Formats: sequence, structure tokens, C-alpha cells
Amino acid sequence: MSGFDQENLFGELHAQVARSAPKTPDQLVEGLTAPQRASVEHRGGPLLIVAGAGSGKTRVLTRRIAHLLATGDAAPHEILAITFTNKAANEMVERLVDLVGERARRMWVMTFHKAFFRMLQSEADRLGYRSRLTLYDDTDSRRLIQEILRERDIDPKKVTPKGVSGKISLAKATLQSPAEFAEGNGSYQGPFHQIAAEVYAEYERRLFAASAVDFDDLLLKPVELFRRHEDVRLAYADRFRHVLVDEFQDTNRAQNELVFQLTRDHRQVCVVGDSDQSIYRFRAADIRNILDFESTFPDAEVVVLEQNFRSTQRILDAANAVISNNAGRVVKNLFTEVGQGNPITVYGAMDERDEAAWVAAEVVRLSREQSLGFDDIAIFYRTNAQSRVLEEEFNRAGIPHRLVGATRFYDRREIRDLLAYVRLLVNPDDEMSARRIVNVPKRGIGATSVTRLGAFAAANGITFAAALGRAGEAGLTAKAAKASGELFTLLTALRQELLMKRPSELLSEVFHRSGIEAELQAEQSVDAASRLENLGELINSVAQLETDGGIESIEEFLESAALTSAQDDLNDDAPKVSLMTLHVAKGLEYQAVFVTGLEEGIFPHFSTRDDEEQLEEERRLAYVGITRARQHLALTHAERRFRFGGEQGSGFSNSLPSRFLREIPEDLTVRLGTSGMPRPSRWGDDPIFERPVDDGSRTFGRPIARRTPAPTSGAEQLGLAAGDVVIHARWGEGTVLSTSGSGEMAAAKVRFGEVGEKNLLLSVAPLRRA
DNA sequence: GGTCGACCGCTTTTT
DNA sequence: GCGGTCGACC
Repeated sequence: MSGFDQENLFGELHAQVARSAPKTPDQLVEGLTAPQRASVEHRGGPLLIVAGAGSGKTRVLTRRIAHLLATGDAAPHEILAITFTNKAANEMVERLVDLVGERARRMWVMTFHKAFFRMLQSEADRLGYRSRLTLYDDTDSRRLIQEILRERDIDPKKVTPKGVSGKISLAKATLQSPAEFAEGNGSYQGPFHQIAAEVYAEYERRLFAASAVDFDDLLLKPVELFRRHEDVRLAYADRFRHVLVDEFQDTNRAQNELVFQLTRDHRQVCVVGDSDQSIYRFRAADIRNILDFESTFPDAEVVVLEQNFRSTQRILDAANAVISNNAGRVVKNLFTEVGQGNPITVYGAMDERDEAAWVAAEVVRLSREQSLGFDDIAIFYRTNAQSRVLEEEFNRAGIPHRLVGATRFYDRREIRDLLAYVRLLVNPDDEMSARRIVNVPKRGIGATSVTRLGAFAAANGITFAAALGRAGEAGLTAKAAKASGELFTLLTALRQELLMKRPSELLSEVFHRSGIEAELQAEQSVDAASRLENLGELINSVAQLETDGGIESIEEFLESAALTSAQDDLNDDAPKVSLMTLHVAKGLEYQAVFVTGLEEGIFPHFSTRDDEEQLEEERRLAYVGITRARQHLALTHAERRFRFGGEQGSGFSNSLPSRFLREIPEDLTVRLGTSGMPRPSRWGDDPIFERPVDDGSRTFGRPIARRTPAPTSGAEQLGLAAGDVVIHARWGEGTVLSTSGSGEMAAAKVRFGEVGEKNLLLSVAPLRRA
């Protein structure tokens, strides 16, 4: 498996030894560079480790923790080590197990969200919550906001739930209460802000009533808790005498505050980060947290790790060249002793299919010629939408692969439905979940009934779930009332089982008795079959976790369901090529990396066009992508790219290669495909590179095994030109405004009387001359 | 009053 | 290709 940094030459061997005999402090600093060693051995005050990409920061962190234990300066339960992703946390735990043995698994080495959810859960009563907390994920909270907007008759076209939820999320991340948010900070307050402020306040009331918290609350509420209850703060500060934070450049204000509250007394805080890898500004990450760390803790010791142990010199040179275009950064000087390495390949594709096919062919070539495993290879892209074509092409080529982090397993509808039942059983106040399952499976309780039930519950001060039992009084029709009563009985019965059954058994009970299973079985479609399969998989995997000791209670299961991202795949064995967004790629490394879609508009993304700061963040993202590669790096772009589903009503764009490509010195690269062709203006005087000959083993520059051409509508052969009048099977007569492309890619912009202007791909459009 | 199918509009990145 | 909305039909 390709993993994180250096470590693993003797990793396995050491692991064997470590399990029997823990390492001595001296052994723990063996083989470290001077600054790495200093980071591990530092004691007695704040420590800032500025760790360039690939400089071994995970290694330093884990060694430091092991060293603290080995010297007796800390006990396992006194350490809090925080990461951003589950993946990073798991990796850190595994490495710690190698160093200090199995006790590492019981240590608090986890994500921010998980750690503070735990604290919050155990102290919930101090903030006035009545029952166990339910965690709402983005979808849940979005839905709640939507509901509030609907109740207030706010036009969802003008004020989108997404927009409001973004505002609220930002407010929470910057520690603004609804009142503070409403007042704003003196800047212009538009009507949108007003509405958002009102919704925020109502949203908070609803969450509280449901004993629910959202993602942002996992950070905001503990801050509140610590501020309001000094005794609680002191208790945790006292317990966690050593706090270590990874990826500190991506902390937001709430996270920064939490770290400060926990450590300001004992000051034993160690943060690791690299401002060049800050890529979560959109999520309110504040790069100032790391830049200002030294003024927050004036006595902080600063160590800079500049030696890179991962990539070849060429790859580092490319990364350095790109990132040096960002203004006002602290200049670091990454170097390596690995050697020059291979040139970086830049491939210009005709379109996204060609791009994907080239990548697939290269993957095959690399695995053959360089004897790389599929799991040594990763493909990155800027947006999830780009993954589909890659997947299709990989399927065609028979390359084993997996999408990392695309749709979370727990985000699938059927899974959410089943989980909603369980959440409702655990927390009867959870109105969102109650509303969700009230008509799943279909039992004849529609929107009108739901509204009535909701109104009845509110009027009588009971929960929505309780209202189900009094549906007659709520004014439901006889049929709906009967269904409602049955559901109520079912829920009551299931609640009896809550304490007696193991999580997997409970899930299975719900699956059978709710009727979800029967409904899906009755459907007889491929879709239903796959949903059934997913549910079965869920139940199995939970049972598995129970045997492994990973899950004890149903609450624990719900927590992990909400906090687990799709990155932590359920079952995984065979080596596979990993496909993921650049954001997901942070913290990982691979022998060979492909960064795709390097086009203006895609990467950097359109939305960052007018904002220099956002553009710099895109550049950091490029930096992150490039520095993931150890040996092989390929960068691709496409001349044109279909967007959306790629049919009528959408269109394709012709794209310039990304500025990031232009920022990489020519002499580090080999340029192929359209990149190798002479190009006027923008590219300057690119040398012309030959297209390699097709000798069977190399398939540069041309896709292999092109898909069999789909039968076309033939319209691309009509030779249409601007001004021609055509007839479309659906939209009738129209006038051609312009044409573009040729062959398979030929397209025309046509104005129709009724539907207006459409961009049509001629090979598929049902079009003929008038 | 409920269900289902047609259509529209949108798509940045995530714990 | 998706979710969400709306209108037609049961």
C-alpha cells in the first residue's frame, strides 16, 4: 500500500520489535535530521513546526508522542493529538502502534470533530441539552434550513438554502452567535444578510429543541462550554497536558480558540503546518492562525523542516516554481537528496475523453514498464464531476480503481433512511429524522399529513414522533391515521429492543420490520437491488466492527457514521488506482501522480477568477497536488471539455491551459499531445515535441481502444453553417447562429422559437435541414 | 390527499 | 446526472 512519508523501509521489522519492547528515547530519534530531532525532543513550551511538503511531519509527530511517553514526560491519556481527517488520524495511530504498542489505540489521536464531539457529548447537560446529542450532517442541516425558509415563504430561488447554510456555517466558524451575526461587523448588511440572520436564530432554536448539533457546533459549542464553565475547561486542560495539532494552517477561528483554551495554562502545545498547503479558506480556515502563532505564544520555539524525503528534484522544482508566484508567503527552501528524477510529462488532450484515455494508457504503461502497483498510482482532479469520464475509461481499460471520497457511503438515500430510524429511536426529540422516515417506506402519509402532525405536535408541546400516536386527533384521514398509528407502535416496539440488541441486530430489525426491505424487494429494479445490497453491506460491516471491538453501542455507531467520510472504505484489499479530488489528496503520497484538468476555468476554477486571494489558494492546491508525487508526475489539460451531462442545454468550453502549467519551467517537462504542438501567443515559444511513435508499448498521445463510436444522428454531416434553417425533433424550427468543432465534436448554436438558444452536439442532436 | 413521472437548473473544494 | 419542484393522474 502506498502510505504516507518515509518511514517504511524497516517499518515492519521495527513493528515486530516494538510490540515486545518499547523503544528508548534514543532509539526514537535515530535517523532523524537535526531539526526533526529538535522537534521530537523539545520540551517545556509552545512549539511551532513549519513542515514543508514531504518533510516527514507525520514521522516527527508520532516520534514526538512516543518520545514523550518513553521519557515519562507524559502518560498516554494526557496526550491529545488532533488531525483533520480520519485517514490522517488512522495513519497516525498505526504508526504509533509500531512505536509504542497497542496502547496507542486507546489514546486520543483523532480528528478535531471527533475529539470535541466526545467532550461535548459528555458535558451536554452543562449547556442545557436534555438528551444525548444527535449529529446533523450537512444534508440534515441543509434540509432544516430549507424547511425554515419554506415556513417563512421565502423564495428559494432568491435565497437558497445553500447560501444561507454557507453564511451560518461561516458565522459559526468565526464564533458569531445569531445576535452577533445579525449586528454584523459594521459592514454593509443587505437583505440577504437579514434573512440569514433570522434563519440562523431559528435554526439554532430548532437544533437545540431536537438535541441536535451540526458540524460547526462540534467546535463552536465546546468553545462556548469552556467559556461559560471554567471548571470544565480546567478539567480538560488539566487532563490533556500535551496537545499536538496537525495541519494547523487549516484551522479556523473556533479550532484555534479551542487549542488556545486547552493549552493557555500549561502551554504545552505543538502545532505542525505549512502555510503553502492551506486549502480550506472556503471553509473558514484562517491562515493567520499559523502565521500569528508566534505572537499568540511569544515564547514559542520554531523549527523549520525543509528537507523533502519524498519527491525527485524536478518535481520539487516544479512545485517551488508554481508556489513562488504567490505573494507574501514565507519563503521556504525545499530540497531533496533523492536526485533529479524523470521529466514531468505534460499532456494536452483534445477533450476530456482523450485525456482520460491517455491517463489510462499511461497507468497501464507505468505498471508494466516501471513495475508500479496500481495502488502506487493516483489521479487527481479539481472537481468531483471530472471523475466520471476517468472512471468510464478505466472501466473500459480494465484498470482496478476506486473513487476516494466521492459519495459517502453514509450519504446514500437508503442508508440515511435506515439510520434515521435508529437516530429517532436513540433520540425521540429528533424531528428531522422523524419527518424523514414517516413515509419511508410509502405508507400513505403524505405532505399534508406531515404538516398536520407537525402543527399538532407544536400546539400540544409534544414531539413529532409522539404525535404519530395521536394521528386521529391531529386530523389525519382515516387511512393516514391508521398508518401513522402503526408506525408509532412499531417505533415503540423497536425502542424496547434498543438496549437489548447489538447495533447490527437493531439495524437488521429495523430493516425488516420497517418494511424498507419489502418495499425494495417488490420493486424489482437494478436500482432497488443495489440499494438492498448496500443495506446488507451496512449491516454486515457493523457486525464486523462489533467483532473487532470497533463499536460497542448504537450511539457509538451513529457517531462514527456521521463522522466517517467515504475515505475510510469499508472493505478494501486488491491494489487499486486511487481517484480523488485535490483536496482529498492532501497528506497522501504516491509513486506516480496525475493531475488532470489543468485548464483555466477548471483549475484554477472560474469562481476564483476575480479574487486574488482565492487564486492563491488554487495555486496552493496545485502545489499540494504536485508535491504528492514521489517519482512520476504527469499534468494534463484538454482543449475542450464537455460540461454537465454533456447533452443539449449544456455545452462545452474551449479552454486555455492553466496558468499553473505555464509557471512550470519548460526544461523540467516533456510536452505531448496538443501541448507539444506549436501554439501562438499565450504559450510563448514552446519547443515542438514530437508525438512519440506508436510502437505498441507506449500509447502516448493517442487514446487506446477508443470506445466504439455511438450511432450518430448524422447531423454532423449536414455541413451546417450560420444562417441555415433546421428542424429539431423536439423544438421544431430554428436558425443556426454559429458552428464549432468538427467530426464527432461538431456543434452548433441554434435559436429556436420557443425554447430559445441551444448548444447542440450535432452527432447526437435529432436535427435535419428545413 | 397521495403518488409518479416530466422537466428544470445547477455543479468547488469537506469534517 | 442529480435532486428538487410541479403538474397530471389515481
